[in-house]
Amino acid sequence: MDDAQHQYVDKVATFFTLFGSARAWAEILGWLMICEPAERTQAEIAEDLGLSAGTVSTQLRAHVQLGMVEQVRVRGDRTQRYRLRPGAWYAVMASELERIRALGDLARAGDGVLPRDRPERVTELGDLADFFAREWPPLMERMTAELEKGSA
Amino acid sequence: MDDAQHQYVDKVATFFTLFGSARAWAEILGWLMICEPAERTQAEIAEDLGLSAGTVSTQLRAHVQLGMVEQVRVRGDRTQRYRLRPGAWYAVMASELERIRALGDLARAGDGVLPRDRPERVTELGDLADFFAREWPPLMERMTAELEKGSA
DNA sequence: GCACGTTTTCAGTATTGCCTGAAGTCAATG
DNA sequence: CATTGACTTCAGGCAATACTGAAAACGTGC
Repeated sequence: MDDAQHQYVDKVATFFTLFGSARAWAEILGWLMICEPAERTQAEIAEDLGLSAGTVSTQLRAHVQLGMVEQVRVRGDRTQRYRLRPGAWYAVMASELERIRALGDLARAGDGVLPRDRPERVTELGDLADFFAREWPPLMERMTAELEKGSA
Repeated sequence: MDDAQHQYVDKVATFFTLFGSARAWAEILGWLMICEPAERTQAEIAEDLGLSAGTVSTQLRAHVQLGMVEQVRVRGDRTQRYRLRPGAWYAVMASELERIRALGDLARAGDGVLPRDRPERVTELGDLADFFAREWPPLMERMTAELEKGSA
């Protein structure tokens, strides 16, 4: 890992740390975006970034569960390899629909305590969630179309 | 604050805490959604939620800076009052455009270290940000139209 | 089924960031 | 100009979380 690479990993790490991510999680993400080859073992990542094996194991699993990273098996090699999943960023955006729905549920859970004074404080959130729940699927379709075009 | 209200505040707090918000920040938000009257002083909020004056001051300021909460001056009363801003949720969504742009910048900052192996690991993020930067404004317009309709 | 490297787990440690309480600042009022 | 109350700031305590290191578990290839 040269200086420029190190700097970029740091930039990515700083960015996501601002939104509450763990430093190691973000560093792994940044590194998997630019490392060569794209496929790497846990031991390599630990060595490259100066992290312990335990940390890499834990944070890598988090990435896999989020759908950002996937495992690659190489025949004849017992070592697992990991790489940034193609379309990883798109997948994250697509999964946003679940969070939108959760927000809507949160608003509806407020029905029992709707304030007489300016009840729209609660209903507004529900309306917003409904709006996005409606708009998101077609938006994701346009996004996918864009993706196809770019990779074609 | 009755039991049902307390329960709702807790639900809101739990939700946002999952995404890394400070507990006090989230409790204040939940309470400002349902309290009556909608306008409240710092001292009242502290009393209602069992928080210290310092915490309320700090977290309330965070809400104001994010545009979720606004201050209301009452003539002849030296005490400042705070309330959830009408259209607060919409404003937050509208400001999302800035974060989209920041993501795009992060991707473009990777140009200097573009991997020869699967460079789309970096460019994909940039394309995604560009897509959303394009789609967001018209989406926000549709959202605003919806808002007018609902409040009319 | 054995042996070996890989991966996971977990107890302990370090670090981070929240919250409190008290002291300080400011503004309005008489 | 002094007094009063509201608000802010900040050092310190504390709780939550991330990270490490080592040991246990796993699973692959022989």
